[in-house]
Amino acid sequence: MRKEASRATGRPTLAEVAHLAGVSQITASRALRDVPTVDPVLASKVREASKALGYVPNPAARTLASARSQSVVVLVPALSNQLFVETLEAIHTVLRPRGYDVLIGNFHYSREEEEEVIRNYLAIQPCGILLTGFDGTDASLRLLEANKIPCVHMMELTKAEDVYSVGFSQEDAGAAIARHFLARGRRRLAYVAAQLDARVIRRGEGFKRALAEAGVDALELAVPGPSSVGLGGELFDKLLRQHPDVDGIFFCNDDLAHGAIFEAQRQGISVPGRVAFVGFNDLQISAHIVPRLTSIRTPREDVGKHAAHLMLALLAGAEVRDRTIDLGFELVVRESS
Amino acid sequence: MRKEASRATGRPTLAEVAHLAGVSQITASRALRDVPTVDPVLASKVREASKALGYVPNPAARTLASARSQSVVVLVPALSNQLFVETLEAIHTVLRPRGYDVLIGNFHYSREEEEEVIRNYLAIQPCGILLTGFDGTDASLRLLEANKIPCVHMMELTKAEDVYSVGFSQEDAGAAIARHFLARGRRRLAYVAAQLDARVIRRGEGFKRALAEAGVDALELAVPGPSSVGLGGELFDKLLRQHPDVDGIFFCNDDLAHGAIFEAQRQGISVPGRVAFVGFNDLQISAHIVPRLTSIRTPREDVGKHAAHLMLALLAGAEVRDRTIDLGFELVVRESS
DNA sequence: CTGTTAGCGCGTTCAC
DNA sequence: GTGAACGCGCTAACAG
Repeated sequence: MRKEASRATGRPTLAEVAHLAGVSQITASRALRDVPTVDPVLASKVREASKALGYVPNPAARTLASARSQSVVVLVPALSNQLFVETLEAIHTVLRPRGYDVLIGNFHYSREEEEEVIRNYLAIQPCGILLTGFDGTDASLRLLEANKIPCVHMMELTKAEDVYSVGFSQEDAGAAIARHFLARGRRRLAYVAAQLDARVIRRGEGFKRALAEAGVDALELAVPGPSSVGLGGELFDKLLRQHPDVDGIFFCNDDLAHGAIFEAQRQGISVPGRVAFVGFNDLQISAHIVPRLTSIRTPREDVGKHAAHLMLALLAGAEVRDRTIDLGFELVVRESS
Repeated sequence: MRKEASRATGRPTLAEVAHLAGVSQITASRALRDVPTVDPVLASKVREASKALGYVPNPAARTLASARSQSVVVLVPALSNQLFVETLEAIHTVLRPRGYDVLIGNFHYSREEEEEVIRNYLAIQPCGILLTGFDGTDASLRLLEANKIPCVHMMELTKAEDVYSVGFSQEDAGAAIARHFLARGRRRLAYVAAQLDARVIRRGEGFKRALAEAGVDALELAVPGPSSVGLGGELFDKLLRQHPDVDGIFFCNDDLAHGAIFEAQRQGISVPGRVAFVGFNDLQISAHIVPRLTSIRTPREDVGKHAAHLMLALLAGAEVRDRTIDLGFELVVRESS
């Protein structure tokens, strides 16, 4: 009877659901997608039939017919940074249960690679893209616009219209650290940074601006290469040789600060006795290291969660009032400062 | 002319490529998929036409027609553990450029959730699955078998036939640590562990077995919950109260060891003077912490790389001689032991 | 609010 | 070694 079964998936199809429910395929399709213009009675019949058959929609067929997949691409600068992994996981947690596939676009802090990643992922016709920051190439932006793909930017905020963003003010965070140092009576301050992406630069600017407003100059030691614990120690050592009087250092991330703490310990330099340290991101270990590290707790998990929900709203065609979601940050003061 | 363009993607299709190359669609299809039974001359014509048009295959159409997607699912116990992220990244690096989509299946150390994740991902008809470990539920294994999905297991090895695995011997690694302690004259040894998955248990067994062979008993402090830096400090403190004479501790992962190092420092306990520490995985920070942590360097990146290549071979239908790839491990001896 | 028609772009089948 | 025809499972369009 089922002589065609050789090629078929074997799984129940929409046609069978529709047949069982006594409606047409398209009505079944609409009912299962919660299209509002369906008689509630029919809709529930369809849902019952679907359940009875154990129907699972075929995403490939859906994508082919609608020219839009159920995949959301998440563009992150790196996976080596725990930061983005936590955001990614939050996104996953929101999107997967709703039937979306989440695809990682790791662009290794390279905007050219980001553009290439976008171009490649366009083949699967993603239904949405979550981006880190705002500094994609022009070509990237044009690609996304031309393909009418909803975008949500993460980690930073913008005042631009028509742009959806979820994050916090990097500048304000930098400024908060500056004020913290000043309040503690520190005056010989430095910003030590690596992996100089837009956010790292911006938080440094906030730091320096706040200091300048207080009439304090800031030292700066910034290297473009990747950040690491070992590098933190090296940069601290170098800075200390150049400026032995430095009494407060803001490291652009916790990893650098950890390395500096270890280096200080090896050199017998008291933290915060001689020099105070502040990190950024508040990684798990920062609350336990000796001395416990003062840091900015960034809402990376919430960023992912809110960005994902915002994307859901856009995908549903909902009216979004707040295009900008400011999740803030928290200065966690501990022993190191 | 193109009045139907409304629904079409606008992108060039296989039919256009075939037309330009002067062959039938199916020949173009075969040529682009490197099916061997195609005249090399025609094949190159097709490739030229494809390039000329900027043709990009439509994955959804391919999936629908072949009932198999270009997606590989990677099942990991957690993303909070940097370990698996590095493996995942390596897999990504191999598979993405070859046109595969990599989907994360985070099962949060729950085998039931793993089964559910598999069941959910089956809807997209993945062409392959990479698993962490061997202890999936029976139902999981049956699902994968019934759907004829190629599987590669990571992180552990097995002697079972018909099973592909890439990793190293957890037991041998544990045993190596035991021998290291013994060689250093330590005799009052303990295994401290959390997040008791199969691999954590196995490396503990290797540790204890090697000690037993040397006539040494092992203390053990194992808790089922998630691992963390803070927990490492707590467990160390607890163990020390119960057994003040302990002189060597093997922590099932570096995070626990880090926490213990900080706790020891706070209590003024000398490491390795009074008690030696060894961790597992050799995270980046372990080479810098004070004292630098002795640890087992696990080949997690290579595991991902080799697992991905093994999967590629299986997908290509190639003959695979070595179903088991042992990547080994390295005991990195540092100051803490 | 519902149904009919007509594909979406590709790979499988089976002839040649 | 190559091709014609068909169908994968679903949704967009438009009419009713």
